[in-house]
Amino acid sequence: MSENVDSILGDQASVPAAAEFARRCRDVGLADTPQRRVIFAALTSSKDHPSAEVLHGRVKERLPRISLATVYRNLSLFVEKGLVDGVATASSHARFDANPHKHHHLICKSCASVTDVYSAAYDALGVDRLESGGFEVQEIKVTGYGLCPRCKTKETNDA
Amino acid sequence: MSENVDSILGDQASVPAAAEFARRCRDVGLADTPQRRVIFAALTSSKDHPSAEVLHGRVKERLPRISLATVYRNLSLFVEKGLVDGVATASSHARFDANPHKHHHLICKSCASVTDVYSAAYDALGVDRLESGGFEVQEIKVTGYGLCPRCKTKETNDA
DNA sequence: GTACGTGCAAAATATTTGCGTTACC
DNA sequence: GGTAACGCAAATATTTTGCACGTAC
Repeated sequence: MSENVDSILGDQASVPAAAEFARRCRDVGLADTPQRRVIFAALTSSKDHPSAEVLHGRVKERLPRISLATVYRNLSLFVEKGLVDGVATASSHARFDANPHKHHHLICKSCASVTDVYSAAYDALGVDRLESGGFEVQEIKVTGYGLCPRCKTKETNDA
Repeated sequence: MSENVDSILGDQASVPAAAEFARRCRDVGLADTPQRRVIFAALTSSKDHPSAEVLHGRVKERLPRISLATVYRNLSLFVEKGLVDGVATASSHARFDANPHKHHHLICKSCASVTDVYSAAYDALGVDRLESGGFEVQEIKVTGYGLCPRCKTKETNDA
C-alpha cells in the first residue's frame, strides 16, 4: 500500500477534497487510509445509491486488491460516524406491520425496534408536495430515527 | 392439514375476523389457507413489528409444521397485495448515500432504484411534530414509494 | 379436476468475523 | 512502537427456489 493516493483518486477527488476527508476522519476518530479515501470518493461521485457490493466493484477499479469485507466494515463505520447516510430499502431484514390505521414509524438506531406513531400533521402531507420529476409517487412514509426510551436510559447510564 | 382452523386461531382471530380475512384474500386473488390465516392473525396481534423469522417462531406455536419459506412467501405476497406493510430497517440490502445536502428519497417499488429529491416543505418538518412518547427523535426522513420513470413506461407497455 | 399452495432441502445471496500481516500516527 | 486497519478465507445469516405432494375452489 505505497501507491500515490492522489493519482489513485484522480480527478474524482481533488487534493482539497482529500484534505477535507482527512480532517473529517480525524474529527470522528478514524484513521485516514487510502481505502477509506477511495471508498468515500467513489460514493461521493456516484449519482445512484450503490449497495456495498456495487461500490466494491467501483472501488476495485482503483484499488484492485481491496476486499469486500473492508468495504462493508467502512460503510458501517461511515454510517455510524455520520459521514454517509444509509438508505434502508425493501426486502432484507424487513419488519412487518398489519396496523390498518394511518401511522408513521420511529426506529431506534441502537436496538432497531420499531414503534408506531400517530401524527395528524404528517398524515396531511400530500404526495403532490414532492417534486418528483417523472417519478410516480404512490405513497409517502415519514420515519423518525433516534433512541427508544430503553436505549436512551442505557446510553445515559453508560456515559 | 385437516385441523380445525377456528380452534387453531383461538381467541386471537375470532370467526368474524377469519371471514373478513377470507374476503380480503378473495379480493386480491389469493387462496384462503390455514397458513395464511395464522400468519396474518399472528401479525395482527403483534404489538411489535416482527421480522419474518420471529413471526415464523410465533406461527409455529399454532402450526408446528409450517416452514420458514411459507412465511417468507406469504409476507411478500401480503406486502405486494397491500394487506400488510413492510418496514425497511437498516443493515441488510442497504444502499448508501454521501450527498451532504438535506434531501429526501424516492424508492421505486419495481426496480428498487433510489432517487434524491429536494423539498423545502419537507425540510421544514420539525422533529417536535412527532408525538414521540419518550422516544428521542434525532432525525426525520421522508420517503416516497412508487414507480420511477423507466418502470412506469415499462408497466404501461406491458399492460 | 386443475391450479395454486405447502414443506423440505438445497441453493443463492448477503454480511460478519478470526487471524496473520501491514500501515497509520 | 503500539494500535488500528487490511486482505483473505471461512463462518453466519438471510432469502429464494425446485420439486413432489396436498388442498382450495
